[in-house]
Amino acid sequence: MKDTLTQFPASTAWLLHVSTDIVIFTIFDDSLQVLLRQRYSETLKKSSWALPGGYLRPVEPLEKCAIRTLYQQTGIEDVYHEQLYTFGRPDRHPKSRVITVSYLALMRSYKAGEVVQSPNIQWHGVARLPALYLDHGEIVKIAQHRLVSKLGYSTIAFQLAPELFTLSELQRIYEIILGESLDKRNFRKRILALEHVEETEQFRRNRAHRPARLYRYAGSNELHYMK
Amino acid sequence: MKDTLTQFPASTAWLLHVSTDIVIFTIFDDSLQVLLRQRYSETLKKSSWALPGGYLRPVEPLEKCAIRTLYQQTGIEDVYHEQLYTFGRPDRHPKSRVITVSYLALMRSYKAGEVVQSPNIQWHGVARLPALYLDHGEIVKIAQHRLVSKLGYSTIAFQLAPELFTLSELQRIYEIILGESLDKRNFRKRILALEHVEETEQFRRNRAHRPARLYRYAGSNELHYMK
DNA sequence: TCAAAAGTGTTTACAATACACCCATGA
DNA sequence: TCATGGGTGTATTGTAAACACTTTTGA
Repeated sequence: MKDTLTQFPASTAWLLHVSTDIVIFTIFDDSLQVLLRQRYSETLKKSSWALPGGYLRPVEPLEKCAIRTLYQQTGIEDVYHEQLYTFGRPDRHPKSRVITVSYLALMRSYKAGEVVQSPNIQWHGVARLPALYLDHGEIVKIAQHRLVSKLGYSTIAFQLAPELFTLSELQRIYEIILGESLDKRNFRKRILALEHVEETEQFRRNRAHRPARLYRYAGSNELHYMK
Repeated sequence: MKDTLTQFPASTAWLLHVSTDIVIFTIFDDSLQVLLRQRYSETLKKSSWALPGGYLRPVEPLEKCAIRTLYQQTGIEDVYHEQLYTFGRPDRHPKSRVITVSYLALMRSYKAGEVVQSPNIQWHGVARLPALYLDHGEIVKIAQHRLVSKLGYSTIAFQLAPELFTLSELQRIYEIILGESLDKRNFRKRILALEHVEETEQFRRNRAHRPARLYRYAGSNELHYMK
């Protein structure tokens, strides 16, 4: 029963890397999209698609690292995010030991177009992703699972909607994430029963049909939980 | 937009420690208990109570590290556990950078007595904990919060019960964790409606009252989720 | 026979679901 | 005037909550 925390034995100073990886989702083209960057691995001698992310700096909170690397690599800032899970299998990286703390982030759909896409930075529909770098495919799956769960008991979906949105647009967000269609009347009832959902006097006029009323979510960027 | 993941720059090889800490709960004395160890900190020049845990070895999965350090420090093995959250504030340790991956574990009540307690290893009621080492108090709070949530939608409580238990004993587990009393009839209805809960033909005879039927949870050590 | 916990059903309230038609608009 | 999505209400079902008395035992 050795007390290992009271010392910093030499055995703990081996080369160890801590990184963050961020799974950032948005919705367009009627599907859930994740932002990936293409990178060339010297070790694997090939390019592959990976999550935005990078190494933790000596004096930097984990969360800051996730946000910083996302910004550096994609220009994205000010998005909702939360810690997801930490991956640390010794063999997850072929060359050295890399522990990665993953984050889930959501980008409002209308901003997704502002992301400067290039051959190396692209949105990908989660339904058919290429093989991803290391265990990044697994990380995306876990993020997607978290998102689906949280739809059921929190206001996380509002983080994907613009400031003003119609209820049909919001419903579409739910349907795409859940992969099933929802009843329009029941959906509206449920959403309008939520706190922080405010009706506005503005309407969206889309083509040839009745204009849709715009709503606002006034719950700031924090999640709220039901019940 | 620098691709930091393709290299291992020298800046990432600074002295960095990764540890695991494990919040292991059990129930006795009508309250939720957490196992703590007392340790003397050279830096702080004082002893304080801390969670079981220690440094990650070069080739060791995170989960193994949590289990190993728990075993080394307390002799406990074979308990339910899950990853909780990763803490990495740069200032959380006064001397060096320590990222800790925390775990939540549960020990069946009847085994809690088998833990060899000493002046340095003791169960503490969560209701009145001493000041804990670093941010361990915060970790315990988050673990407790996770446990309370999971009571509502999973079979996690069975991990605290013995192989054979009465419904009153199980109810008491729920009540202690939730901090509120539950209706006996509704509780029994809810539990008996669960899959994997099996009635046995055995009874527990306790003092002067009707013997209580014993039940078994046949869902192995995995959690099951409701709905 | 008494104290103490085990065991047992029904009613009520609320939430989730199913379901179909009229409205306002631009082309 | 027609095609298109916007907007609305009620009945039904299922689930959660409230609630009190009888049973069995050991002392």
